[in-house]
Amino acid sequence: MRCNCHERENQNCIELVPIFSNLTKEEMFEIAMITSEKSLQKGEVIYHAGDRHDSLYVIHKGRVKITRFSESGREQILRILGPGQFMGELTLFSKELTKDNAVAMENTIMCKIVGQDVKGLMARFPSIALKIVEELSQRLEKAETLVEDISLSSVERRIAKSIMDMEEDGLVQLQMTKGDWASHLGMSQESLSRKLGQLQEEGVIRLEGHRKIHVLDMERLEEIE
Amino acid sequence: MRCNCHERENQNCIELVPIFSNLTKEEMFEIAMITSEKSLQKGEVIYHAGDRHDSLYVIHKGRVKITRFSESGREQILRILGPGQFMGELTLFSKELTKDNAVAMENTIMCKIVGQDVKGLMARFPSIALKIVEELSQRLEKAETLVEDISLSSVERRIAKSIMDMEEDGLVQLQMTKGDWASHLGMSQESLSRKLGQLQEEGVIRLEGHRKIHVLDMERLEEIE
DNA sequence: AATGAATTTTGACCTAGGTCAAAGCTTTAA
DNA sequence: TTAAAGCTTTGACCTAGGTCAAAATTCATT
Repeated sequence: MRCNCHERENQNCIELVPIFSNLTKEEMFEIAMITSEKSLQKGEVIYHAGDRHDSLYVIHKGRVKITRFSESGREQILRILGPGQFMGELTLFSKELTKDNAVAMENTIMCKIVGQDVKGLMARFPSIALKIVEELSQRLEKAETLVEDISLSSVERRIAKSIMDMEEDGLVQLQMTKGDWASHLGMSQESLSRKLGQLQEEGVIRLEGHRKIHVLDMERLEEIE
Repeated sequence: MRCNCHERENQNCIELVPIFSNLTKEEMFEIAMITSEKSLQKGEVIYHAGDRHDSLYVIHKGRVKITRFSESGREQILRILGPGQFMGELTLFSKELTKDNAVAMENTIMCKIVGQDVKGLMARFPSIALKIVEELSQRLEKAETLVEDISLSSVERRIAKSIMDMEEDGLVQLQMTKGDWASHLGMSQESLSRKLGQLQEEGVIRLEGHRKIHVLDMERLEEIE
């Protein structure tokens, strides 16, 4: 066995990631050889707006938020990435500097693949390209739905939709602070807090601690305009 | 020459389109064989939210708007496509029904490629996949910037940015009605009209007819917050 | 179990930008 | 060149949701 521990870990990382899932063990091993692993503490910055970085980062473990800031410092979370998802693909194909900020929301482990290598992989393994197209399509759909929601739906409706989206058996286990949630929904923390309070008053939900929401009346949640 | 006129036209269409630009003449011809051409009158609908369509449409000539609607009927234009750009890629990779509406803004000619064929092409010609990834990345970047703008910038700033974007030698030649422009900027037509009037008052721009804007003071346009 | 830090909630207040409806312009087509 | 059909502008009015700042919870740590 020439394979050392470090390589093994990377290969593990590769195995977990959907974009490589159609490859054989051998091919995965080959990719593992050109990737490097990176660990981040909660709150650590992966990249900033204005940075020039040229790598694709695939999350192995943890969560990362991708954000933009206004002049005045207000934050809009564009998306939240979990295990198996990747970021940084934009700089691979355009000469522009990134406008995004990426920050670890919890302790996180990522695989890093240098841009040029990614293009090579796509050319050699069509299944990788297909997966990337698939992922980008879904992400585009989400981004456009975010535009739609922020532009056309009331604060209350956005909250209701988001709850229905995250709910499992009548319970929402928030994976982030309410501040981050509000930022992702494109509203102020105060508005979110007030509307949640109101929904609780009305018996539609029950709040428990900072990160649990029990859905008591799904019907009414759906009807919110 | 076995090539009939119809085939020629399609091949033309293929030649014009960036995603096929790295192919040889022979390869383009091959693709032309599996595409069909479609003409649309201004205002004609290509697809609706809720439709199940399974084709990629590449625009040869004309312009198409992709929109979403609120319950109350307000429209948000997500993007406007011109020659060389494509739409409909989303349904190729997900089982969900589309949420978008696509409408021709002027008389338009498109090439239509059936979904399954697109996947085959991507597998056989890596350059096509690469181009599609590139296009999707750019589109994603635009969608995310739209989220940022709508969520974090004032109506006035969005207008200023948009003017600077479209301006050429101090002149903006609008390619759409002001109503459509407002819808793309995520604001009401009235707000757009009022702010443009105000900018004209201030000597920053001069409006001419319905579709021309002269930029008189670029500096001040840049400074708008 | 207590302390301190972080996160949320609440109150008071304010304004950007939406809506509706009427009037004014431009463009198109006859 | 005139009418009709779009578009666009303007006025009056209103409210959803933002801000700031203080108080209250909850959570993490000792």
